[in-house]
Amino acid sequence: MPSSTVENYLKHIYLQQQEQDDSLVPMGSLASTMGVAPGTATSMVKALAEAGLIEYEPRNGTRLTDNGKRLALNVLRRHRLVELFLVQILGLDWSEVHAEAEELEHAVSDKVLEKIDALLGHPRVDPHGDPIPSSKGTVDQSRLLSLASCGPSKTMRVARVLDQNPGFLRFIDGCGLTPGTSLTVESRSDDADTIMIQTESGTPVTIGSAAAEKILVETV
Amino acid sequence: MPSSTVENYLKHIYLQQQEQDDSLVPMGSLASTMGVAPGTATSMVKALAEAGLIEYEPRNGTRLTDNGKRLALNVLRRHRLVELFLVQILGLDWSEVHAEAEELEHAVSDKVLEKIDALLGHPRVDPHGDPIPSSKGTVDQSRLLSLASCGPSKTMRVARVLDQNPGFLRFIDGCGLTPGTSLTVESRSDDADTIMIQTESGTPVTIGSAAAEKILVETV
DNA sequence: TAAGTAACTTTGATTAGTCTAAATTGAATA
DNA sequence: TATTCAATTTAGACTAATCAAAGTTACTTA
Repeated sequence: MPSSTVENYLKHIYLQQQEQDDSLVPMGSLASTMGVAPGTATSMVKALAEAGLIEYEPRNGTRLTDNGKRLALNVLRRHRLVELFLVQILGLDWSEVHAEAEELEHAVSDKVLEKIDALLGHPRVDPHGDPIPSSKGTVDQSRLLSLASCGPSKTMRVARVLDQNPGFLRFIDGCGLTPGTSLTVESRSDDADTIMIQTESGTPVTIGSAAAEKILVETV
Repeated sequence: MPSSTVENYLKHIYLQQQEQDDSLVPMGSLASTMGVAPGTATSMVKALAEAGLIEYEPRNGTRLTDNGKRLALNVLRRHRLVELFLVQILGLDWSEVHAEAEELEHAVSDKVLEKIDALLGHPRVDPHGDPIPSSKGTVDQSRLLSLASCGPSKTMRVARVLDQNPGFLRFIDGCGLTPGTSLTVESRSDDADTIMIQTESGTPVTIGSAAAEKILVETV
């Protein structure tokens, strides 16, 4: 049974690999997302490579092996099912559940997880729109656009929010931009670096491009 | 934040203290319920005493301080609420939930726990009839009798089962002796060391005194 | 009361995960 | 090309939790 620490390293390597188009994850960025000193990451990565969970190219970085990926996806499945469970069954706010799931993901057994999965009706995505890997280790890879890259006048639906920061999530909630909501890009101002949106409820909202970058939409 | 290990030591010291009428818990029996070598228990107990969570009398044993007891009851509250939650909300069998809760009790936050408590309607006992400590750290101390000490012909209700062993719990379930069920002691045979019971459903059941010892009942 | 023994403590070692600080490397710059 | 510097690795140390095995204690039990 891998320790929580091992599970966390694998999960973070997976997530960074995804962001970086499957290239090697640099040691420095792994150390910083793990919140450890660089040397700690190096020694942990050596141990994980020893265990066959990752490949390690000294001074270049690391990537998951198939075994490591399987484990990482399993952790992510637990994390995301727990998040949705906390929102839907226990009624926690979506801004809180990421932090709670960071602990719980290491404590839920397969048996409990499958009960949760069934209770939720075998959901495809968590409350942030992140896809829930299957128990076989496959993930839906839907093609979503960033709101920052959307031309005006098209009607879109919010599908995923990439930032789990509670403050940002509460902001998104406040604007009525939670996943599932329809919206129309009204206009953009490259000089002001802003995008003006009309939400479902009719409220106009203006957000900066950095925020828009973190909101993924799909065409309706 | 105390580690899972610390929480487990405190919990076990509390439980043994209860069984032993608040006397000092011997190091040997602590080591054996914790499943560690005797020396391990000694050094851990020294550290916990250092931290003001227990009192330690070398060669005599240990007992909780008020601080330690507060923490132990908090762990037990988490454990028992989680157990009931697993049975009532997720539909796990009562024979499985003790083991599951051993992990989850260290991962649920206060926030999640209070949601669970509310969802369950602020229950007083877990699926085995063990009382759930309040968030203030108080426990119902109901006066229950062991089935082994019951005279014949009285109608009683099963209130609590003291053994968490999955096999025993499945046996109890199979006999229809789960907490809440009414029963009547038909007769006893001291020579055969058995007690004959009539359950609610009318089925007669014969159990040995060691098993009866672990079933607590209340008068109806 | 002296011996034997069971319970307990001490000692020294191990493992996982971490840190700080020094050494190394390699790529960009002057 | 030689230098600089940021990223990385190495080295050495620390903490929590554990073990095995040797050393103490103190309670029977003769």
